[in-house]
Amino acid sequence: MLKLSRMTDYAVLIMAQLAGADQAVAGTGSFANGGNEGMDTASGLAERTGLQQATVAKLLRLLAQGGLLTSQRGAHGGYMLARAPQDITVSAIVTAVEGPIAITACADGHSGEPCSLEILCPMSHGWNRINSAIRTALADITLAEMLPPAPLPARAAPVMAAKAGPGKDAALAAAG
Amino acid sequence: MLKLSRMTDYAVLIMAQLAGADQAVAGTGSFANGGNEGMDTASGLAERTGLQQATVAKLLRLLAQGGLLTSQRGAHGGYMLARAPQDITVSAIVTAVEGPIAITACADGHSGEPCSLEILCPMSHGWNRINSAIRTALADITLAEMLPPAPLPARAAPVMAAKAGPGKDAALAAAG
DNA sequence: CCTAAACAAGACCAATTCGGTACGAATTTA
DNA sequence: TAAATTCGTACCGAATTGGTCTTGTTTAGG
Repeated sequence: MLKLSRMTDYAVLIMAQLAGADQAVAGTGSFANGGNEGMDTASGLAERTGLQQATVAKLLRLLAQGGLLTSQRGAHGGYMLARAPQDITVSAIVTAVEGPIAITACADGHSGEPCSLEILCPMSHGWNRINSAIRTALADITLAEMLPPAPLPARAAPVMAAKAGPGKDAALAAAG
Repeated sequence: MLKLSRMTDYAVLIMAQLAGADQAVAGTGSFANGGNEGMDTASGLAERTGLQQATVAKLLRLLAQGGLLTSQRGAHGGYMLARAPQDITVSAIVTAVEGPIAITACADGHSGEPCSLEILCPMSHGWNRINSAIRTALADITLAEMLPPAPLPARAAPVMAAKAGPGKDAALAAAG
């Protein structure tokens, strides 16, 4: 445990794609939309990451709401990074997708209710120390640092939901 | 999110109780078992923490398997800390209850399977940095540091399942 | 003005995971 | 033998999560 959800993984991947495409714009020059440079559509990103279009769209919206992306509606619309990759922290991405980072329920200032479990409160000052250490760790690394030296593959193995379909769940479960 | 499960919270509380009882042994001298000093039973701990006996028992077994407690079976059996509180890290407790600490699936050396999602692999070196930072944070604080200055209350508010009694039926029966 | 492309928002469903319970077996002491 | 206590596992209900679908809203272009 102590792991963040798969969505966050996807989010970082998508952000990396956005950042990578931004870098590679001079080279490729091929975008889903017309000539809106640096703009990527949900469909295009889904194609390139191998994720489901609807899932990507949901994540993009979340990231835009978190202020990490700017969106342009309408035809020839799309998303682009709101800031340079080195100005986007992993902490910001995690927060945008999963909400505030707090490792325990009873920490970081009980908002409203006294606590879910009062007996745990005596421990809270210890947890708070840990919380801030984790936040620091996540705030200390940026999207730029997450980018691999080589550009991301144009289209990786298709990543579908592990559920539906006649073919059973071969995509995820069969990985091992 | 990014939170650890409630079980881990409970585990730390139980460990603190064990440590606290250990400290207070000279003063009180009252234990559930006969004269087995420093030994606590699951029932006794459940009583003092306000948690359910079965839940406490499960956690104690987990913690013992993780080498944090020593157990003594049979009559007058029980549990006691395997080491001094200042030699037990929060990291060890979390690991015992929740398994290995890794914030993402694709990190910390894929053990066997290549990865759940290959496309995420290019990110793994970044995640590994974050992983180790978090592990450090958790390994850096010990049970002794989690203990509040004042001894824990003998019996806090009863902590039951949040499920509100045996009047519940037929509301969500369709989900079968 | 109408249509197509694209984001916005939220409802909704299915599957997994989690918290908690129950029961039986093994072990130790008296 | 009987009682106390841990050990192990199987199980159930509920909460959370991952993912899909539907219905707007906004913009560009003919």
